[in-house]
Amino acid sequence: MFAIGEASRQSGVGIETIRYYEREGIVPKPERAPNNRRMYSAHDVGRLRFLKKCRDLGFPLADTKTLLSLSEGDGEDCRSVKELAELHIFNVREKINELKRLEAALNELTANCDSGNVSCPMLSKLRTD
Amino acid sequence: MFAIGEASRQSGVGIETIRYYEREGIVPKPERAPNNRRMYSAHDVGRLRFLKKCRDLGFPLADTKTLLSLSEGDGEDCRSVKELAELHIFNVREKINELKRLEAALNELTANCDSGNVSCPMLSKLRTD
DNA sequence: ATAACTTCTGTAGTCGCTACAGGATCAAGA
DNA sequence: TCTTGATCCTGTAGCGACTACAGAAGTTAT
Repeated sequence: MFAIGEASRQSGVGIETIRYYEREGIVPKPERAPNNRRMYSAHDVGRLRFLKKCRDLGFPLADTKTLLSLSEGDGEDCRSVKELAELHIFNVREKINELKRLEAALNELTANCDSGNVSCPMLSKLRTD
Repeated sequence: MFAIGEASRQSGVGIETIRYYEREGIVPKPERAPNNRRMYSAHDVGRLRFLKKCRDLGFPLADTKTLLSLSEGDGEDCRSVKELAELHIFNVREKINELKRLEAALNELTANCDSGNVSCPMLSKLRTD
């Protein structure tokens, strides 16, 4: 059994974040030592690692919670997992496209910024209707 | 002079957002009609449109505020504008790259999801150390 | 006169943490 | 044994940029 600091180190999830997950019901309340400190089993730490990986993949916390319960439930519902993941991939692709549009627009706006104009070409473009 | 609803319609900035900008000191406090309602001039509306464009380009609100004062100050500091914009473009590119990494990782994780496995391949990958 | 719309102020919620404050407890060295 | 420093506890507030109310007051249209 590990104290919260050790669980944090082993899982990569910050101490404050672990306590936050507990408050939000993402992870079950851990055992407490007689001195009231949280004690985590290897299984608990594994769960935190699982959460970390999901978050690093960009899944929203709510999805992460769902994935965790799918992972720990009996009979892994692979179809549900796939649906969740594909929706997420879709969202990621949309964000990429939006950012690419942004990048292009910004490039265009700043294109004439070096030509020693009197008034800033980017600002004047931002001011036009 | 326009009431806040009309200013919102003409600028594309939501009513609540306009009031928020005022609270935060992004825009100056507008005149008030005798009935205490905010009244916006065409110039005020133009400023809101400027803000909207900056936000649509993904500039943080703080940068947007800076751009606005650069735009309204005397002597447009084109160099400052350019620096701000290029830093922003850099950040956008970084985000794109991170999302692409995410997308690739997600694609790999879900690749084997259809082969009728007994246990979900994505979940088991998420569980391994 | 009545209904429906708009605006006002002030506050709280969103997401996922992160950073305190103020106190208790523990481990290790002198 | 004492002290120092690390770790832990609870509870609360802050981040960014809005968004969504509640409850009241004023305006416009029928």
